[in-house]
Amino acid sequence: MKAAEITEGTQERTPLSRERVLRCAVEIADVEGIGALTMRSLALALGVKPMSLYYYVANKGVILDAIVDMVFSEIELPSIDGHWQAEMRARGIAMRQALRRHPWAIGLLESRTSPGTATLRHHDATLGVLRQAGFSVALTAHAYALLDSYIYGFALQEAALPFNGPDTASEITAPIVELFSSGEYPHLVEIATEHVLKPGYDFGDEFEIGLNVILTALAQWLPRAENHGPQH
Amino acid sequence: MKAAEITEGTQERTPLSRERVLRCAVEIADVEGIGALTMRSLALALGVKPMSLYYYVANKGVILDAIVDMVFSEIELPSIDGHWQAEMRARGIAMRQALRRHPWAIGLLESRTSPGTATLRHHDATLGVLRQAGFSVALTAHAYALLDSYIYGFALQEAALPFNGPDTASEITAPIVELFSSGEYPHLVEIATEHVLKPGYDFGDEFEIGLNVILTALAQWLPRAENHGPQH
DNA sequence: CAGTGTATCGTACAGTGTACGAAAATGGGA
DNA sequence: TCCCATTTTCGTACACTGTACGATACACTG
Repeated sequence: MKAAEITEGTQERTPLSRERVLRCAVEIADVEGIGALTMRSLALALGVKPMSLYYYVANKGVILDAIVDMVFSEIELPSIDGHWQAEMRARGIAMRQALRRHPWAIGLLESRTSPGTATLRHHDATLGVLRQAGFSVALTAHAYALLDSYIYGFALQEAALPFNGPDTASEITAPIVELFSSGEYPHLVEIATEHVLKPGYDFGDEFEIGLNVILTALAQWLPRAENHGPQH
Repeated sequence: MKAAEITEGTQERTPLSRERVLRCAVEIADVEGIGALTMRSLALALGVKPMSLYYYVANKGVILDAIVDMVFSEIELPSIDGHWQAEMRARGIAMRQALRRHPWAIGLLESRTSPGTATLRHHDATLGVLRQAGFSVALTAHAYALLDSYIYGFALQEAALPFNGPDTASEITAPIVELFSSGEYPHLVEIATEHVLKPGYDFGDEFEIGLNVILTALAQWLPRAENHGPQH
């Protein structure tokens, strides 16, 4: 046994790679938040010294760009062969789930403006489905802006909420209720007490409701033959 | 003339205040980006030393919370007396404009989760208009989630775009076109060349299109008497 | 063995938020 | 006027950030 093997100890040293660096970066951001993702914490998690990372990555910025692109790569591409409404619904749901798994990606979208290949592929496939469905170029642009705005915005709201998933711990609701007891904000109180704070409520359920509204409205833009909505 | 006045020099020393600190913080974020907003840069802009800020502000986090709330305070509250569609349209437009003036606020929405009073007032007024229009509590929640998701998401996309406003400098479009010339992304190329890069195109124009689609769709949720949309 | 790329790291520097306590300015009785 | 208590400002220091620059170790060839 050589000395090198001893100093390395029990920890088998996987040889590090750009892949491994980026994967680990996503994991840290998921578990401890994007704020905890530093070059030093990343290196530590990889069992390596900080400066070693710069062999695989020019700077932290490209890590951020790359992990945003990895989020997009988790979203299954819509198929140009399926029905556009079904494909767009599935895409929306998958996209929201991905952004829920990686909420930090939403904030990065605003600051990092150089999309990666997975992002471009995703956009291209989505546009293709809309064009194939019969939307004109202009209507495709309108529809896409509408759909993506909704999806991003919903994910953003979801990320900003203090509660997640069905039911809510009372240690969360109590201070909210107390804050509202001032008498201002009567409508917020109404919505909260009669809807949001009711047992079983899950804000996430609102997503498909709004998505269906949009998809139904978009169907009205199509020529009658392809339009499945209830229209004149 | 006293010595104090001499040492202070030409620069009249407005006596610093929480107001002034926060206003200056917004201005720095607007002009140089949220990344340039540091306690040191803020102090320098105010003609003061960094630690002086902490007399008015507990930490940087409350500055971030407060400037997000200031953005909401710029949005005129919808009136409960107007027609709900007109009020919601005006609110959406005002909100998008505010987020366009202060793009950094979008990213902060994701990370800072304790809303200020202006934010709460805004939400309350909006919910009030929808309730007054005849939407049930549940439908109000659905409508609100849908509208706000769209508005936030649109602002997010707008902030992420490399170009802003009508027309686009060719030094921006050129690398994009080149990137697409690989032959992948055919639909992106189509949308870009036949729509987005056409002279006079402004992505911001997409906003009211989508907003109208949503408002029209929401009208279908109302009882017939109050429903102004084309419905069975 | 020497030599050549590949991969890892030590050290150092400017910049960040802010804890802690000292200093200055201010204002009001005596 | 002096004194003192409050209010307001600041100096210094510390832990932490990204990363520039150059040295080192490693795995191969020849």
